[in-house]
Amino acid sequence: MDLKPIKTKKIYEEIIEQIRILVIKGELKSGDRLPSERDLAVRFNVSRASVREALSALEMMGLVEIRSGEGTFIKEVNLDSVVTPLAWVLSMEKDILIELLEVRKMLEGQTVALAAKRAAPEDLRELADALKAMLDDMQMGRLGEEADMRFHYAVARASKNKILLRLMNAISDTMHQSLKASRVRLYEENVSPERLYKEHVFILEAITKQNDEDARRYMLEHLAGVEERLLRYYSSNEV
Amino acid sequence: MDLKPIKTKKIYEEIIEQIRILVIKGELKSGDRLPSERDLAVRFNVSRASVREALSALEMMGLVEIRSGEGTFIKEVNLDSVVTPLAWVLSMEKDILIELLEVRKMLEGQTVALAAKRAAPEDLRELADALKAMLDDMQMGRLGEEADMRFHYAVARASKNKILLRLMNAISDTMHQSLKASRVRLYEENVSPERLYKEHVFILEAITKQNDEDARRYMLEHLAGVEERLLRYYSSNEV
DNA sequence: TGTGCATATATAGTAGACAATTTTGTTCGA
DNA sequence: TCGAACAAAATTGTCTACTATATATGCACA
Repeated sequence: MDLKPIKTKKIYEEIIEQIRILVIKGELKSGDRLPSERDLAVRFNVSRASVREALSALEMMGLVEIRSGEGTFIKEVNLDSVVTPLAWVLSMEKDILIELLEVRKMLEGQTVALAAKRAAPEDLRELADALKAMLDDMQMGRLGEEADMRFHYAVARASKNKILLRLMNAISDTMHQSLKASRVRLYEENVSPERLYKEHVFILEAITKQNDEDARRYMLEHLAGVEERLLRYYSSNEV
Repeated sequence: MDLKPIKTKKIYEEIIEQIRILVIKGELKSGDRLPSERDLAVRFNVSRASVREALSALEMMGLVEIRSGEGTFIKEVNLDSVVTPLAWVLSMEKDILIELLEVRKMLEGQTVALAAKRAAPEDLRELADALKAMLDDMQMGRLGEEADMRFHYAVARASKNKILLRLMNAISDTMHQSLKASRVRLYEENVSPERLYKEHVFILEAITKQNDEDARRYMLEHLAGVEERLLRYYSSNEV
């Protein structure tokens, strides 16, 4: 026999489902304000506590924003709502850095190839801006970590694939968090900022020329360098 | 001036953070039972309603399981806890099928190559089992959709990369949901089950021979077929 | 014209009660 | 001794009613 366990649905789960359906059906768009907690409680014929349980869950999932004294608003279903929980959960696991980088190589190598074929002028501009920021950082003696992330983010956006953009963000966000948690400093030691900068320049040039094969190759070379440093760090520190 | 907006942290968020830290520090392992809601309320010096808001959010995120009359238990941080919210959010968007398939091609093509290099005997067995189920379905005149998913899942697992496994699941889960929502029936029409079956056989053979290049090629050919059907469906139905 | 205050409305959080559910203990009969 | 039935305890599920705090807005007043 194939008997499934019976689970009585909790009220807050049903409220969540109903609100979700309203969003899917388009009756609630991002930015819209939900009725007040008391209103909802009356309309659903439940207590305000149940409504609040549903709303706080929805808020943690990034679907609504609760502004005290104002109301509850539908958030734009954007990157963060998916990225945050992923990074959040993954950060609880150890030894995922290597796996993370493997996935990043797989994804980003092909993403940059797509970007080379699809990048619009404004994408190229954003990439150039990020590169400029990287150069500035370099000359100021800063690490340029942020500009680095900005560049890779711009690449993902140039690919014109929203899901790719999300996944890339999830990956790099998680890597970032994970590196921070394990106190690995990939940027500080043994890295020549000039080399890093040059690698990015090559990538941008390839994208500008719409040469997807070159773009892919340079990106993989760049990530291989990151991997090398990561492995060296691990072996030297016996994590 | 660069003044950041002040946001007061809500009580339930702080409770969540504390529980999360306990999990990270290993003081709470999966399967462990949390103190009762009343206990937690006393220990945190907050009301039970606030504790419940935190717990219901944690439950929706898949981090704990609340069993009424029993207590709250730490769930194993597994695939679903990450996959579900992703699929959940993505399912609210339209016209993501094409993008989804593009990402799937990127990921799964390389995943199967990894699988070819890393598959353990039990992975091969699982793949063969899935294939067998597909054959059975075929001969019974069934669609074999489930066996299909099982095969692709097994491929991801054979890659030995947990994150990849997660992402693959998120993607195929979302595709599945999305197909269902738009009532696209990829399987019913214009598909020769025999051809589908053969494509999978080729993939498994390549994996068994540890030929990653062939595995990748066959997988991409298979997915190209899926894409073709999807595009044909779109053009014929003017979705 | 605005500045400041009162007020209405919203969320944030608390306290306490009772119902529903599950586990556990206990009694009693064969 | 075993087992079924019942009782008790513990826990989550839900509700009501209250206070505190935050925000927007309209109005009086200079």
